[in-house]
Amino acid sequence: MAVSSRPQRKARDAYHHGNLREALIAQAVQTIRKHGVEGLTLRGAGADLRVSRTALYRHFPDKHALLAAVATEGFRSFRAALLAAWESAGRGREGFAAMGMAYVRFAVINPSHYRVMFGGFLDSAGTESELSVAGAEAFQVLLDAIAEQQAQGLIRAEDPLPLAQYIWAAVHGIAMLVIDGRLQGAQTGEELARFAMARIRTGIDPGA
Amino acid sequence: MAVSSRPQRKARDAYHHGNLREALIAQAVQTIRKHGVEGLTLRGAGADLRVSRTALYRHFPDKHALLAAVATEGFRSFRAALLAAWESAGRGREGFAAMGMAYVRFAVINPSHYRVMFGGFLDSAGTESELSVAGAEAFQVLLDAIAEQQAQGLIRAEDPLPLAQYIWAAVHGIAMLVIDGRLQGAQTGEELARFAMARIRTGIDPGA
DNA sequence: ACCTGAACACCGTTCAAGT
DNA sequence: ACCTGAACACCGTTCAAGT
Repeated sequence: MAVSSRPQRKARDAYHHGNLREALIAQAVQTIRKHGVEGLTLRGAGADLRVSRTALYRHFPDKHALLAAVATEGFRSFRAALLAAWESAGRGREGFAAMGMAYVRFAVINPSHYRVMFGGFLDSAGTESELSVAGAEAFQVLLDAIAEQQAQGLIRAEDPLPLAQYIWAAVHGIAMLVIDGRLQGAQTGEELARFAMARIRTGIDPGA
Repeated sequence: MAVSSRPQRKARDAYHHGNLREALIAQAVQTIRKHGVEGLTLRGAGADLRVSRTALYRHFPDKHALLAAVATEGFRSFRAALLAAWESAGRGREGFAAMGMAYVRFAVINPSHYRVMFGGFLDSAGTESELSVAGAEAFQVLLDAIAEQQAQGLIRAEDPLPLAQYIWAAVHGIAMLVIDGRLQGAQTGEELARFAMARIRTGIDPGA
């Protein structure tokens, strides 16, 4: 009985030692995916990980910190998805459109996670925090893509920051409206993103 | 003492009779403005209105319904603000840009209220609900403005729905990013909205 | 009809105590 | 160091009872 109650050697130590923080984040991501942010409770997370209700206070000061870690993790895979779309579509005009569509696709595939990243649950104030850095690095992918196109004469030469902010806002807005189910027309979110990127392209061409 | 404890004639009846629903919504709007959505509790709202904790269940099935009523009220004044900007700026190209800026201004002035309207707290599923109607009516202002400009040859003739959705998403995205404090550059939200409307204009001109 | 008080089933968080 | 159990101060919601 003593043996059968231990599924793996040192399972107990494995749970409680070192990787509880990571296990907590992974568990939270899964719970949020299945039941939304409001479905995440510290007590439930502790129970899922066979750990005391208060164990996670050793790794996070409070629930907000856990959510911030979840959002940070989200921004990192988000950045990877944007970069992959940009590169695998050959950069340039096509890659840029692909990146816009990948943006919306990420949000549609991970709606709850995306909401944690952008839903205003976090302070997002501490400019030094890991979260802010991860968010800025995702934004940087867009900024770099614009600068590269400007260098190639594909986008008119001007301050890339407001350009990037405008485009970010457009795809972010599409993502949010789609997630909220507020786009009633026939189009999917990705189709609308394609449409938007085409219109944006017309508005930022060098000749325009 | 009996008299001094009654600030107004029939104050008690006034509180509890007929207008409790409206008083509850107004109180919730104020609380949300001051302390955010998470600061709104039914118990606190009841206490503020000198009413029992459970009194409001006579007027709303649950807390979600109260928030939906708050959002509905928000969409109505939102619609009025958009329409006022469109009309007082002389419609056409100028009015359209003014409407975009008014959109972001509303969100900046009423961030918490705006978040309730778009934050995903509500189901927004029931297409028949008052909330959906109020939201659709606000969207309709944008749709009408586009159609009017198309009739005047100011916007290329094509299906106005994706056009409206794209523009809605752009200003919505700006509003959300500004509210979340995620736009670090020098520009204010309204300035970015002006920039965006100019770029959007270039992309939807008949000649483009 | 509308309102009330007590109670239920949850939360996040703290804290003294264990190993 | 890391974890635990009990306790505290909150929630939303229900329900029998009052007028």
